Amino acid sequence: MAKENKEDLTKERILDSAETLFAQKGFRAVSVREITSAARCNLAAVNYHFGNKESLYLEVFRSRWVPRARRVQESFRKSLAAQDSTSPEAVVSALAKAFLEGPLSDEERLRHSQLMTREMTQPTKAFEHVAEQIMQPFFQELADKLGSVLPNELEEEKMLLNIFSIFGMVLYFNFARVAVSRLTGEKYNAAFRDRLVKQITEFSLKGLNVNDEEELQ
Amino acid sequence: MAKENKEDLTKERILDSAETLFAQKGFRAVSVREITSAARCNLAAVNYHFGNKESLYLEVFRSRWVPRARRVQESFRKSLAAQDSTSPEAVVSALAKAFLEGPLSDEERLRHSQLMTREMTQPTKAFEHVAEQIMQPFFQELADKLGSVLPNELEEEKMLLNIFSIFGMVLYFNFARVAVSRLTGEKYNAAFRDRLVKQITEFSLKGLNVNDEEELQ
DNA sequence: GTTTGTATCAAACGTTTGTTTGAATGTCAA
DNA sequence: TTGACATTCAAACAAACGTTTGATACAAAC
Repeated sequence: MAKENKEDLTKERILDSAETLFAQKGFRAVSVREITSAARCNLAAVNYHFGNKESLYLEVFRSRWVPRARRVQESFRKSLAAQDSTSPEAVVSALAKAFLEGPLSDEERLRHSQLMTREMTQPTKAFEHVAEQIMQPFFQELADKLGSVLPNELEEEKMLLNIFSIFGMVLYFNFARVAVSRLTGEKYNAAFRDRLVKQITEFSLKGLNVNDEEELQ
Repeated sequence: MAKENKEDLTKERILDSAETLFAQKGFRAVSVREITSAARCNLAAVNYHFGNKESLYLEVFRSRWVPRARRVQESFRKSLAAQDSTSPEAVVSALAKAFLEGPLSDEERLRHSQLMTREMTQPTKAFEHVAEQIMQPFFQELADKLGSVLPNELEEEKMLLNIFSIFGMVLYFNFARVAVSRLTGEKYNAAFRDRLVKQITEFSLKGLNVNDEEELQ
């Protein structure tokens, strides 16, 4: 091996360009030539390093998407630990901030939610990996944390649906940036992003509040 | 012209298969051969009737997606008119029902929101059409209706963000069916769909409730 | 019967696609 | 220096792609 240690430059550059292009256009709409051209390497490099195009796509999720998702989760936990972690406000606010103002750059956040949205609309082999490794455990963690701080006891399914509602909003405000900007007339910048975090937090908090609840069911 | 009146069978069949396939896989991932094969017609029919593949995609939005969106909106208005239309409950409940239990079949609803999600993540020429003709006016209508029934006065931007929050949830629960079913362990059937309508309605209503609101800003 | 216009068809067009090949280059141990 | 291995490269491969073509069928108009 030439350079086993440190980062293998070509392989890493391919993964970088591949992730960006797959997120922007989707798997089928991106050609191997486009990827290798952006990564400034030879066409055959993809097949040499990853076998084929599909394996490259899966590797993007394994070595890029999943670690990034972990970073976001870690940021959520830290943000929560820093606050008074016994209130629903703290949990929801930490969640919104982790996903809209967390450790990722705006570009990274866009790519991240674009890839996730793609997998949710038409799951590939990558979805199983993502669901098991990231989503399932994180939603469980959220349910536990919220369950321990919410005043009323909630059945598990209801708690999960609440989390989905919040998460749907978070995802939506990330992947539908263009549409939201277009329809509000506001440019997507730091100020508007802050506005969105506030919106998600306030809306979700009220949505979670089960004070005035006495369902008939 | 052979059969000007009635429906032009081949052309309509192409539009049908095209919409289904574009919704499922996206523009680039669907070949013209796949479409014409599903429509049981000759390969050249797409170019004869629509000029090229891209024009066919746009025509799917003009002649299929937009009319269907109008039907959903009409269903919302009727459902609202049938209820006591002076309460926020009525508006939100009518909205959720129109988009999850409205005039569309489950398949139609899935295709519809899949196509919309695609245009929101990576807008094509179709997006301008959709935004101007459908989204912009409908969001305005929602803002007006909600504005007239909500107890407190809301600034326009805040109202729009609230609507986006609700709409994000609606879209999410439609396009992320697979993920939601997988993570809740529930099959997506009529009963679960009812559960989702209830969830969206309750969550949104609380989210909208501005009773206990006294922001500092 | 002839003409005209619409629609469908099999076949072929030139590109682009993902993948393979074999030579060339560089690196390190023997 | 030699041999073995990892990596890069230009070139080529067959298959799939969107699109075009010219022939054919069929109806209505003259």
